[in-house]
Amino acid sequence: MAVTLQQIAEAAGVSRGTVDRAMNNRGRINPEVAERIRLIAKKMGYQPNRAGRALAMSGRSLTIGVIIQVAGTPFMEKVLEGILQAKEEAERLGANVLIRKIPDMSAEKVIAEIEELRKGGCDGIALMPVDDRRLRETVDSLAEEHIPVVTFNTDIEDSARICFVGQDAMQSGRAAAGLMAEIMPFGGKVLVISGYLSNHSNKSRTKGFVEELSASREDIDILDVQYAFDDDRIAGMIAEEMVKEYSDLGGIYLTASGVEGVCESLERCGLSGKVRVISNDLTDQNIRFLKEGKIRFLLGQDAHKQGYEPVMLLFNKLFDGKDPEKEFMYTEIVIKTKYNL
Amino acid sequence: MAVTLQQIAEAAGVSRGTVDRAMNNRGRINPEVAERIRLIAKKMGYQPNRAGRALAMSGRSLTIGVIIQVAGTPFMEKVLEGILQAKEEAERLGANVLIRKIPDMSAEKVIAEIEELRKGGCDGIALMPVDDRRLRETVDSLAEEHIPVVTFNTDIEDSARICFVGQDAMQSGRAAAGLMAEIMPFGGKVLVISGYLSNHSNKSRTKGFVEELSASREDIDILDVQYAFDDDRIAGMIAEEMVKEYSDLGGIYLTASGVEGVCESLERCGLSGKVRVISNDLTDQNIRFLKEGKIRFLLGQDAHKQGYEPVMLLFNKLFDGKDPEKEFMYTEIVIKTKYNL
DNA sequence: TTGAAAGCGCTAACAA
DNA sequence: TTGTTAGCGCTTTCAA
Repeated sequence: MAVTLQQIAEAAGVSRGTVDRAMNNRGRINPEVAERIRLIAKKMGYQPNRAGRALAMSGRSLTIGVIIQVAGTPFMEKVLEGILQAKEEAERLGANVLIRKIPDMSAEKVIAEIEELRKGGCDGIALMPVDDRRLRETVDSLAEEHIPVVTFNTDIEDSARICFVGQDAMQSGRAAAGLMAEIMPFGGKVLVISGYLSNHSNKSRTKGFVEELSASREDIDILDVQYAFDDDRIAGMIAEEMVKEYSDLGGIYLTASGVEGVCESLERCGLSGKVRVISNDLTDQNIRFLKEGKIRFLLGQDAHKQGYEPVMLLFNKLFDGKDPEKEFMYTEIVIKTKYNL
Repeated sequence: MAVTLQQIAEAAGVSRGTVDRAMNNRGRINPEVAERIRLIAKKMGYQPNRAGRALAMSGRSLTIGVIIQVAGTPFMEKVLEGILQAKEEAERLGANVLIRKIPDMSAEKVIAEIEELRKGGCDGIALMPVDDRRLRETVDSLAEEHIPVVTFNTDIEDSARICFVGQDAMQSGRAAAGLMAEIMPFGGKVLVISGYLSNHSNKSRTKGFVEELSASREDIDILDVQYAFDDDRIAGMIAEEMVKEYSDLGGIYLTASGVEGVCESLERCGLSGKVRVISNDLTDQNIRFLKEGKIRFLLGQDAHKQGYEPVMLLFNKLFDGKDPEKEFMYTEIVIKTKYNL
């Protein structure tokens, strides 16, 4: 049986309440006594009993807010599942988890939600942000009020959030390059289609891909990086132009959306399955293309973890006072073929 | 706030004790009353409070035994980490988790450990078994005593274990075939080196690989499946023989151990990195070879999950009465290149 | 077949 | 500054 507050109280010749004050730095206690009690507790190997604490604190409102985009993509569904699992676990231990779904992640909307939560007496916030100066300032102001913030999927760099849970985008690009290098014949040409130049994650993936592929396969010619603004039509046009221009185009890497447009163009040109397509994100559509052989490899993220961990990190911080181990919690880079979906 | 037993009791006009008896099928209750109470509870959306239950049950000894091989491989280390995480979670809720490490998994040793645990009043057992008739009988006898058993990593087929947590070996073989198909040139020759013919997992991987590769790449010639008995020397000899015999040998798939022998042979023949090697298991050595480009792809298992889930499945069964959702809990087939280790 | 009550480890309000 | 006590939701024993 584990050591209890009562046992420590007896060993120290004081009351439970005093031990509680010592162990939780609640003040109203003689510092020397507190020190002595903590020493005894340590010697006895005291570990607070979660069930007891949870029970005693139930009714009190340790509230964690989560701001998330509703978009019904399978990725977001999985993120949501992770959030819900964490919510269940945390609520079983007496916490409250409020999930605020908003239709789009404009900085204004997110900030508005944050203010709502702050007014509602929220103790910690997890959010999937956009990189925006005002948002950064809001997060910093939360930190000043000792409301911890965890970002997930997308980070707000150099903000006071206590942790970011998401993918190492640069490494994801490198991994894609490694796969492309495996399947490209000698001297082939490769096209990169990105989303937005301004998007940090797109940029990192592109950089990782280009750097790694140039380094590992000098024989391969990487054509210009094109931007399709997550638009299938534009992506399709780019692909079509390029295959016409370069009849020996052998591979296309997409850092973001636009896969459908690309696949349709290739189909039209009779090159479907011939030009090697590697893409990101485990969307339903991408998975379908993967199954059909139109995409060779799909790089994914651990969506569940991106939902689960932020809530749990906040819970551990608020409930047990435990800080996250690192500022960045990178989720695994998942490689999918049609065989391990 | 969540619904409590007390609230249900009030709603039903009975006492807490009666509600408890109804909800947990403890008997000593009028069946009709019980039914009525359960209905009310369901309507009110009752969810038992874990903290309360844990607290009330603390002191009682819900004990879970885990039998595991000590072998200090990184895989087993991760399995152990998973076990330890589950142990911590379960013990926070008042359970006891006993981990019995044994140096080898001979059926006798495992059975002896099981008997020890059984005598010690263990309430559930997780083990990583060998497929053995006597062991199967032991597991079945445990089931008769209502001691649930979960197998992990390796299964005891057709035994009374309530769940198996591990890999779908056949699918793992198929996934390897898919990768081989991606990187093999037209008309190449592929060699399969397996471990033991009698090993179920080796057999399934081989079957999955051969079936899938023959189906998807009719141009590829799959040479005989050779058995190396997890011996590097034998595996090396096989590889050497084969590259001498077939100068156009393009790929080798290893279902089990022997990678080092194969890589050395290829090195000697000046074919290192040229003959495409795909192998299983994320051992330190394999990872090194992967980094060095001697292995193209490594197929892995979710080791952490294989340790974590068995304990949690038993805990949920014993603590909440919740049975595992399925008889087989397949862990993900992980594809690793040097970029996503 | 049912109700009443003690107690699990902890927190927090109140009393001293 | 310290002690005492009620109570969180549940299980379990004893009494009715």
